[in-house]
Amino acid sequence: MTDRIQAIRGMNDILAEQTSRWQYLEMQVRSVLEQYGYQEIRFPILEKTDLFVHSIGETSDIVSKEMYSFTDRNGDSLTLRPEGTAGCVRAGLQHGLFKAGVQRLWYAGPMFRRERPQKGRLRQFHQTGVEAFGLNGPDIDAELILLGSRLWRALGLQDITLQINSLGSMDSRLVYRNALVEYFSDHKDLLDEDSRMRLDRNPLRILDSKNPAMQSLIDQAPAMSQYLDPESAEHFTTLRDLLREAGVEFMVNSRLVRGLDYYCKTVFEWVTDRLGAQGTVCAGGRYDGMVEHFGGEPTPAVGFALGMERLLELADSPGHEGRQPDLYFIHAGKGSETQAMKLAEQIRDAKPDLKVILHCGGGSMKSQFKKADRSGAALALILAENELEKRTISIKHLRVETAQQEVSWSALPAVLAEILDQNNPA
RNA sequence: GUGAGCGUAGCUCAGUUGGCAGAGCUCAGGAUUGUGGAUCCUGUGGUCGUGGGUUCGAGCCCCAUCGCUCACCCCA
Repeated sequence: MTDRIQAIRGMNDILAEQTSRWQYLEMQVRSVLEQYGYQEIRFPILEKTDLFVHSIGETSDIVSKEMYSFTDRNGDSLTLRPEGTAGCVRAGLQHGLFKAGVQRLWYAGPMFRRERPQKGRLRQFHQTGVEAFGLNGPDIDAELILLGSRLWRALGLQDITLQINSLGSMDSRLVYRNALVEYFSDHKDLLDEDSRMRLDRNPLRILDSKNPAMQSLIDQAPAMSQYLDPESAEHFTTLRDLLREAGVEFMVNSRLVRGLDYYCKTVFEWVTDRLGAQGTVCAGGRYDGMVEHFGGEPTPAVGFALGMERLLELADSPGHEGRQPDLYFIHAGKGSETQAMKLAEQIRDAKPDLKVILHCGGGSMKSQFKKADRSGAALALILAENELEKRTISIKHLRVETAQQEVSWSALPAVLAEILDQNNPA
């Protein structure tokens, strides 16, 4: 206990008890993504530090204080990915994917940010990312939102609401930024310490300050919607129309800014109030400039990321425990062990769908039965002296009141199939 | 990085004004030698997070430190 090595803070083990819930969630996510024709892509967890600095932005919190970076033996600075979009773009560029037309891609895996852990926030956490490249219209923005909406339905989630906003083109965003700086500079005496810091680094972020003392100042600040360029405004209007037509409820939140520098035009967040302070389950937006920024052809792009731990906490539905074993194979007496192992292998050959636990470690019949029961198995198979001599095996039902039966080794697969089919008509 | 709360068995937690460290669950064994679950009995398991201090005596009081949790910040 004293100085045993422990996991790194904020990097949790997911134990066997939990993995079936993860698998269920991952399966649901994957099947919805496939419904929409998205394809899985896999890329490294480690990338050159510059990739993240130049996409997420030097002034962002992620880059300025949250990355796990280190110097490789050859002097390169490498970083554990804090998000997936940058790596996805890099991989797409490196393999010429964006020259081959529209790409609908997804990926899943761990991300790393060195923050103070709290509810819904870890240093190693898992995201599923969805990205669409090569489409600049609001239709694809709407598709991504509908995809999310369908996923909540598939998971039976109710308490998630959608917030959307438009940040405009990079140019109009710059104009707005200047207007904001001017406004807040005029009221510098009313700004809190954090906001003063943000004034020159990232003024848009002042807008989503939670400090109640700042609310009236923020309420009277210039609104982004006044500064949208005509194209962005039309894009946003059409998106809202599409969502209304599709029956997706949403709220326009003009203070929705997002912390990564690369976003433009559409941004959105799916939020819940059931998760404590970290209520964002899924968020994303458009990043039309990134591919070009990294030296590719101008390629519009939109995407979002799902926080899997947060989603898991919301979808706390029981009943997705791992499947119980079908058979627990008990054996006792001289020579039974080798024969039991052979028979168990034969059963696995003949009936690959069955989950068969062969008792290991010896012990009395009584203790073996106890373990059979605890394993949750439907049937116990028994091979002891009597059976061994007669070349038979006894089958005992552990969950239903049915007489124990004895069958020959050769008849075993067929009998098992019959019994288990009756138990699970499905 | 800042603040608050909490650290006693594998897990959940008791522990009185400072006086021999406990329970339930889990795990292992047993209650007529080849039969589980219910009940009963027994056992394993602890440097009370760590280090100092006060005291005849500290799980309890004081200081420091580490860890966990929640919140701020920020984000999925």
